[in-house]
Amino acid sequence: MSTETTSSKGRPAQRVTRQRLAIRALLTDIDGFRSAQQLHEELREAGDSVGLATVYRTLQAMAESGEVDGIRTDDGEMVYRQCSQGHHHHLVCRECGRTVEISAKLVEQWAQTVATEHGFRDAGHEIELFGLCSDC
Amino acid sequence: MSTETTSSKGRPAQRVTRQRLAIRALLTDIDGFRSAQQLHEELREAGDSVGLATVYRTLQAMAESGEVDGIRTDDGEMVYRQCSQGHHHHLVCRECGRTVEISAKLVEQWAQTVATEHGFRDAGHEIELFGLCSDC
DNA sequence: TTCTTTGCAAACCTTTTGCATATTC
DNA sequence: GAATATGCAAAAGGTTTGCAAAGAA
Repeated sequence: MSTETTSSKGRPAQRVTRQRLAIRALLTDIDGFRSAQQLHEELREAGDSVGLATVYRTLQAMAESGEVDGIRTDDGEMVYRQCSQGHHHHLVCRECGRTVEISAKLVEQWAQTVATEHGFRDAGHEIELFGLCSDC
Repeated sequence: MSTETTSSKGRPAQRVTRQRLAIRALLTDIDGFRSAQQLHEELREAGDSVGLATVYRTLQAMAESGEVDGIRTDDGEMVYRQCSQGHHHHLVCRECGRTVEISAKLVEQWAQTVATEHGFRDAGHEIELFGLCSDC
């Protein structure tokens, strides 16, 4: 047996670095979605500068591990935010960007069923709702 | 009164060119979604070459006028297809890209309801299902 | 000491734009 | 002939990658 700290998923262990802590802390503080570039900028302003490439790599890793939630905006930019955890979707205001987190058991099941009916396995889905919120 | 051919929407009239006809014809022939780059390549192979920039510009115009349907893939690329019309969603194989068109009255309603419940109006949504198809 | 992470700059890719030329109306 | 469309090449963005140096375990 070994003494190494390897995740059960076989991925290499992630090391705790100033940069990762800074990114995680920032994401915890803020509410909405942020792009890698925005985070990079906000970190710089906060005097806790992190290389842009590192921000990208970290965000990717965090998204893969499920620690953050990444979606792609209309103009093709990836934006992330810390997810409360668990699987959920968003209702986003087209105007002001306000987002409401929604759970959707109904739709989850529907997605599974549809996929299975068509012979697809290992089904996943992407669902985002848009609209104009009451303030806009 | 004037004799000009201006659309009722006030946009400048679109001229009929070989390039536009070629793109439209190609989109009519094929089934799935294609990126601007793919179309550009397929046109070139068919000996009906069209400049890449023109493909981009044309697809944009067609999408705006509602003649084609454009969605953004997971990796941020825009893909288009002639829309059969009507609203629908897709079940896409993660491996081979095979797509099945699905209708989803259930989910449509759900989306409306959820949006309304949260005070959002003018609701729309984006729903894509993924999985591994039976061949993969 | 070993293996991972960082930073920087260069590379990538898709998409957009400027401008002279060609085309449609 | 006037206005729009095309092509090309260059510019823009956002994102990724190679590599040497720094840092965690």
